[in-house]
Amino acid sequence: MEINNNNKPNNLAERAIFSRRESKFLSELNIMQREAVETVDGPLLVLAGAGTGKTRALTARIAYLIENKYAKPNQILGVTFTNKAAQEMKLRIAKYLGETVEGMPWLGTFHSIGAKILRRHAELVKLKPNFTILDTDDQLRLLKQLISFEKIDEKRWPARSLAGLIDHWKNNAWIPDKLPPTEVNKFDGKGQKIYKLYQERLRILNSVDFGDLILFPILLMQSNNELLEKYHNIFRYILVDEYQDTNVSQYLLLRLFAEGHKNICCVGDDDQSIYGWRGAEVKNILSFEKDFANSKIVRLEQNYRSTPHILGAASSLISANSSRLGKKLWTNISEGEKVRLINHWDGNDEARWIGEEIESLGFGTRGMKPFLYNQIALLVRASFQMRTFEERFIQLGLPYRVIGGPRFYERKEIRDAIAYFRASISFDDGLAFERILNTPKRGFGDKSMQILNELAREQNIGLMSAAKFAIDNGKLPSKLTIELDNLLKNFKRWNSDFFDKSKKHTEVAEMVLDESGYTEMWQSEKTPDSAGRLENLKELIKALDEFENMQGFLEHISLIMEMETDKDIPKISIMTLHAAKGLEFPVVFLPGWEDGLFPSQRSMDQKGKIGLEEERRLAHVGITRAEKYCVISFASNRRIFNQWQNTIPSRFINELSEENIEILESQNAFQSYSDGWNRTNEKDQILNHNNYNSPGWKRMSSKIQKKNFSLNKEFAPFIASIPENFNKGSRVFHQKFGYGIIEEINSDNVKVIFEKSDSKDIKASFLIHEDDV
DNA sequence: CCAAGGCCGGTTTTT
DNA sequence: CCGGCCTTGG
Repeated sequence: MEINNNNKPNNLAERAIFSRRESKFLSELNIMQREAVETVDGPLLVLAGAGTGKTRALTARIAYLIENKYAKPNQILGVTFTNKAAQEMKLRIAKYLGETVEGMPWLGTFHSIGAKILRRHAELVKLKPNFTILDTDDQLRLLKQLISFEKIDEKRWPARSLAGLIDHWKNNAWIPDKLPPTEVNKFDGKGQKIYKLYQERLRILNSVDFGDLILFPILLMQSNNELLEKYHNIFRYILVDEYQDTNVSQYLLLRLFAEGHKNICCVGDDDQSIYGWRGAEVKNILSFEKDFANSKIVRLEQNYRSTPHILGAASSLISANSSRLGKKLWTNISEGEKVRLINHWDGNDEARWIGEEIESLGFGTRGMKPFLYNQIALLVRASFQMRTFEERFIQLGLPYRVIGGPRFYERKEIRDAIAYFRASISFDDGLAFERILNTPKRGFGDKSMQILNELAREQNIGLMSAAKFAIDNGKLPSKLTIELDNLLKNFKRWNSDFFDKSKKHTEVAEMVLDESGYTEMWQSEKTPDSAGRLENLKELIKALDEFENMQGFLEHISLIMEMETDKDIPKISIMTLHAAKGLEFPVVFLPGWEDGLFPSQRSMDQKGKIGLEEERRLAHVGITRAEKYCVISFASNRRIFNQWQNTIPSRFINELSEENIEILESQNAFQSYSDGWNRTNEKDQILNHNNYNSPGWKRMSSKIQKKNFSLNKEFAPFIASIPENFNKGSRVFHQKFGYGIIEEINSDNVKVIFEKSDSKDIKASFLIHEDDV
């Protein structure tokens, strides 16, 4: 087989190095992956289907570039969409190159790289280098102010939709003065005006929003040739992950950078483009060849992840889409399970069934070895679907975690604390100041807040400066003036403490929370969750400890909203299909395949066929997450807006190729259409259902009982004996308690000392030998 | 100024 | 069923 060798170094010494390294990571690659790695110069598009080793190729490419001295680590621009992806890539590169790789400063998300560039040249766009990055909450607060200043009815023109609009404009790299005519008059005819005001206000607050992190670097590079050349010199090689998700702005920025060495390598999969709604342009990947002259395309089509049945089902589904570049995924993984399809009576039954199925999978069922809970994922279309499952799993005692759920940094107490830190670090950060001005209660209500905000606007200054002004000019009642003066003095002190190198930032942070009365506020509150909030604050300080200083930490959290939580116990992952992209699991459940829910009615209404195709890609992403076992389910009834609705199966179900599907026997009650359920009034339905009196439920519950019985029988022989490889000292695994060492064995009971818990007497059947895990 | 209670409206996906 | 927003009463 011929491989593109054009770019291999030629002198002997380098070739010697090359051949040595080659064995290290190139040998793990297939022909096409190698081509993606070794086609070093010029624009390259790698079309990589799901599970085809995209990340492997990408990281090998970076390692290859460094190893063969095409570029130093700091001359490679590597862009990903999530911090997780960036993190993983760094780890893998380090593994390829040995432990000695120094960090790659330009490997990160679009937004973090944008922020880095912008901090270096903030003055050029009239910002200070320590600008704050607003989160959605702050942004909304600011927009609300503007909307009310403009006397716009917020009921009809909500801040949220304005935020969406501005986001949309920034995704397209439209600055206020260059809005297309069609956009100018959106939002009650005042779109452009408010956009301008908003940017003006951001500048005064020394803040940027997410969109600015891409937009400003573009403006910088477009308006300053010298600067652009400087970056051309730095970025000798550019790599982009998930290219199908880039929006116009991101594309423009990449293009500006790529004009230098023209070494841009984009990796993506048009079939996994699922972010059209937030500005991603599939067009970018579809027109790569046109956009970058003399480009080359490499296709990765060998799938290493899924069984042929899973792959077959996914391929048949996605083939219903018309706008595709087209790929044929194949695998040489041998036959596995077919994709299962099951219908349920309603959402609760679906959750009940999946709960049971997961329990069975934990022991080994359907001829498969037992799975650990962290090998199992539940992927839903919309987050409201999660709750039913959570409730069910709690009842069953199944450990789970919600990915992308309520996030640590979004909790009230954490955001409050951070607002204190932000206002301490930057006196321009009026939004942070506004947030905590009356938290804890200091007697500032709507009235005084309004006075301050008006002052800020009149004088074109930030809220803290406005506060100072109000004190000096007696704009507030004396009581508030004293209070405010006190607070400002505190902030001054905290500020110098944070910048005092002899003081530890974590201690200053604790001091800020204590002296401001914030900790006390929670201590004196007796609601059940106030203790938890104090715990969270401690966690926050702990997280803070991992950073050099407060600025570093604030930068981190504005870009990363996630935090590592305990992962000692394997947990079922519950997440949206969107959040699942890039991940893989041995077992995947895909519930809720009903028309209107999935595909989502809203997507179809808004964007018609385009929307439907994106939904289909989402389904394709879902199925292709699965390695060994994939279950698709749909319910005949679902409660939406607290109303029971008859639902029809998702049109995607009929697009699955039959030979890859096995239909599981369900306890469904389609018959119910004729047994009086259909046209009874809503109340009766709910009543019936809650009381579990319906014929459908009775029928079902008897089946469940039978099923439980037979399950236990199946387990009987399993329970009776102790596996051969269980000995004193063996390391074993338990789904709930994690790993432990066997201390004693008596008949079928085993005493285990768990690493993360005490010792326990446990039936051997609940344990798995570590070798079998 | 604040806390509590009632009412309405909205629920896709997020760096 | 939840949260945001408004009204009401202290």
